[in-house]
Amino acid sequence: MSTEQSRRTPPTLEEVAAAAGVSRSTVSRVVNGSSRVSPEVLASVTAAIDDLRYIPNRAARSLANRQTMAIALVVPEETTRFFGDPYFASIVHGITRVLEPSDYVLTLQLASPSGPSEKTVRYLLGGNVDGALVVSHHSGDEFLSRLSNSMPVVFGGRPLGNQRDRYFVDVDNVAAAAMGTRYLIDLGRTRIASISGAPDMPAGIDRADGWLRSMKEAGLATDLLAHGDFSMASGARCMRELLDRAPDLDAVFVASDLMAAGAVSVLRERRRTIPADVAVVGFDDSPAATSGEVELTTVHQPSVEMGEAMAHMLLGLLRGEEQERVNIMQTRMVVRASA
Amino acid sequence: MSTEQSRRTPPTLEEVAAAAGVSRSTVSRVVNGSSRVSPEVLASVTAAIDDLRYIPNRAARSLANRQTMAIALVVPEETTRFFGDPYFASIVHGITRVLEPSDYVLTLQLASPSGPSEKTVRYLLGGNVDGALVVSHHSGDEFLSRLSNSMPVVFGGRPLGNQRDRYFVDVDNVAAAAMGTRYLIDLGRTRIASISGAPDMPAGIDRADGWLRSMKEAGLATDLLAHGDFSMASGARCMRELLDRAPDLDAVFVASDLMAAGAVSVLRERRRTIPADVAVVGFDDSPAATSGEVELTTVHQPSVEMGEAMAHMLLGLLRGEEQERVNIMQTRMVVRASA
DNA sequence: TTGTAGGCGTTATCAG
DNA sequence: CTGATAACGCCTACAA
Repeated sequence: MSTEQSRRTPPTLEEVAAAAGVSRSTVSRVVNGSSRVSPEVLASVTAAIDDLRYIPNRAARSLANRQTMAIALVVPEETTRFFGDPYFASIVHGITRVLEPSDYVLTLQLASPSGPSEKTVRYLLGGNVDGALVVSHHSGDEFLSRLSNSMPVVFGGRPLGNQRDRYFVDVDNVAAAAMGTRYLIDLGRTRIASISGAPDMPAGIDRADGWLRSMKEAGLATDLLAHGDFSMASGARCMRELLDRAPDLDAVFVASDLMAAGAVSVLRERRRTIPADVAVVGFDDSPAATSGEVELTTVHQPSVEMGEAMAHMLLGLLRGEEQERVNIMQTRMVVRASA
Repeated sequence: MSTEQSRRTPPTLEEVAAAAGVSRSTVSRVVNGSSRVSPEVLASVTAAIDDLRYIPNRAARSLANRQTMAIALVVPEETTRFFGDPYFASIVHGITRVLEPSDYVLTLQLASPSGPSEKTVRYLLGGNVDGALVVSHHSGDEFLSRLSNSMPVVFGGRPLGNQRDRYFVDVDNVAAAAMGTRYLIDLGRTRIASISGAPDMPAGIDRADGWLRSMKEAGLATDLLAHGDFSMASGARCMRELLDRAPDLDAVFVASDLMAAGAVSVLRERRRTIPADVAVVGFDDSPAATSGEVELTTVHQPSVEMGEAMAHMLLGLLRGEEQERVNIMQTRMVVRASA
């Protein structure tokens, strides 16, 4: 028996037409579900299609009607971070959930935080996708902002820079972080530190601002701020730094659950009991909040729903419908064991 | 100022040709780097290309030369598992690393373990990709196996079912698991349990076999086997079950680090010290091995390199080169704190 | 070295 | 309701 694999060229519209004894146009109508076709013709064409296992060629279709039926998922992050943070998993989950029943497919574009590669740019601009979903956005890549000039784009999280004409779904990070911090204040804590996220991302900046706001309102010292980058390792590093600087701290507001997990392990390593000695509040309410050593009290943001909202927004745009440019979703405290 | 975004149709070969005062063929030659073109013409064409910001239309190109320059990454897993297990992150990391400098783009197809959706099938068979990379494979989806009849396909992990003509990269899971188990035996442990992976996946089956083999060779009882599914939750569940059944167990070989992390948290919850009371050996040596409560001693498999190997194999196939059908990579013990 | 012409598989516009 | 007949943007013999 031969190990060669026979690969025949797939059947075309033309062949189906011949088999069914009609014209290409008619087959095309059937394939695209046009109502204007007689029952018997429809039957014979359908039979021919099944028979030949005909599947329309996308390239040809795209060329003819200028639609690719593909959506780009642009991720301006290193692979490790993208896969390492459950927050992204939730977003993507939401996106795929709404795209699944649609006719669109998702293509993955892993870019780097500093900006997409030449190849990615060409891909995005080369008419390969009808629209794009950008999850996470760092300052410094103007390209993604300009991308909106070429096709509908929806951002996950407020994009940096010029925001008019930008579509995005987000939460009110300042208010949410202020809420998380206030929770600690209401607990009676007074030496409250914070570990912030990447300083080149809106979520990083805004959550730090929220902490600052609540601290000031309560008349508490705002010296204990350490800058992380949303990774677990950075959470651990910042916690060490803060503990060294202020052994007396009694609480910490952390801008992501993943960083909080890192912080928690350092706290335990340093023999602080949680929450008695140090109370910890995280952010996201991602799986990372409940899979660590201590169940995290955290600020919940509806990540899956945010992914769904992004996809819905883009689908609407693709249908040519008017859309609200901004969708700010609700957050809430989820109280568990860490505070 | 209008909020409408002006989207002009992108320039075509034709327009570039007009701008440069040559024919379409000549521009095509320049774009595709043909040597047969005079320096001055090349210069003017290049100028026109830059000038108009010309980017070739992929659909048209695909239609003309029957190549899409796209590769499908097929993931027969639920989104949560795909994103939840760092093992996949490493594989994808390796894949993207070698595809990055190539001309191919990656499209993501999240299927379900029981088989891809109608849409995914049509996508894969509709001439949208030149080849496919399948990471993880469950029994029950014959489609993926048949996919090899339509295009080059490389599997991550030995595919189930008929394997001739199948290309894949893997490790020797039986031998690797036997090694991990033997390590525990050599430590002097005698009541060694095992938590296996999904029973419908080769990796799940083979690693259980490896444990069995070493146990039998050592003349130890093989009654302590619990069936997990590679998730952390299942690791915890199995550990509880095993502990209930055999409170005297003194070691456990777990088929993945993520499950081992789940097992570890249960062991600590039950006041077993690790490794004194119970030694734990994991599998993968993924980030999950070092990000938990206890640094895991584990069987290392070169996940990133496996991803790279998969991509290289597929690229070779796409170039029409002969390839070894099977690439079995090396594993080794990595000793840390858990055993 | 360069241009001409035909074709890739579909859709869309018109007649009939 | 159905069938020609042009596009769609690019590649590739083939001819000049």
